[in-house]
Amino acid sequence: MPELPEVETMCRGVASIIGRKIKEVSVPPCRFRPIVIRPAIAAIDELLQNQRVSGVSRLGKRVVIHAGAQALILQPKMSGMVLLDQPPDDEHVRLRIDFVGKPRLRLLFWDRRGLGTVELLQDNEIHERIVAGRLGPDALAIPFDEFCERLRQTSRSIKVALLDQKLIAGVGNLYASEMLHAAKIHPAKVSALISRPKLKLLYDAMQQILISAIAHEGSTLSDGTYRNALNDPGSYQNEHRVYDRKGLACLSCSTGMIQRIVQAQRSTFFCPLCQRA
DNA sequence: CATATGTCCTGAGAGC
DNA sequence: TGCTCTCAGGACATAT
Repeated sequence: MPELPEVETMCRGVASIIGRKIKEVSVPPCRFRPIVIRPAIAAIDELLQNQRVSGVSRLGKRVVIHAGAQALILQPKMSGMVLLDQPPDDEHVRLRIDFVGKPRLRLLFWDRRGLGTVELLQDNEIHERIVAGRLGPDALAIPFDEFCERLRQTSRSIKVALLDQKLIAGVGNLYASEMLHAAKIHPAKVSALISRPKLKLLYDAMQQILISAIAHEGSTLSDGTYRNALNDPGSYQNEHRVYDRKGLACLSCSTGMIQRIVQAQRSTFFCPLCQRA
């Protein structure tokens, strides 16, 4: 499940496309229902052909490939990955970008579940179409005061609030559980009622965990979904203290047993001793 | 406006 | 063993 660290790893992993000229953008034959691609692939190919990649950036949980005045926005959602060749299999390759020249270079958008999307915009449309009304400040860039201000705006639980990309961009289900455990905050606590000192612990945990997860190239879960750009697994799953550890002893207090609850149709894991209501 | 719920999709794993 | 069923969750559409 690509969240900020996984998407950041994808961006860094394909940095070698910067400076290269695009030969062709295509959709390989695929037996599954096609993913959402806007505009049609022929138009994307036409607009990007012979353009040189000027940069790759992350926008929340999206990968943005800049070329000319265009921005190709890859949204992995649940099971999408951005790779340099070497996909886990060929049948789930949803988009391919071939580059001019040598060494041979090919970027793939691979997505097993097919919920991911591809969208080509003009650079100057990004704010209006992607950011405005949808994305708050990035989790790794937001100042502490604004973090507090935004989390004080909602009566929802802190876990659910952290997943709202309009409040803070980049945090997803896995890292939300991890950072609440690190900050010793109960996931069902009403966001607006959390004290400033507690929010400081959460803010610091968020920075530390996201940065560490990037250093580990993200979390690769048992389903194998999510790998880095070379199709190697990340290693942050070995650092998880609560996620997917239901019934196991808490690694912090060693007494509590990790519980799983469901909030907004998503699993939350926490230690009832470390994270008291 | 804020919040809650349903939906998309495939494959792994559980359960019978 | 082989089948069916449930579940995984990011982001958006729709409902409350």
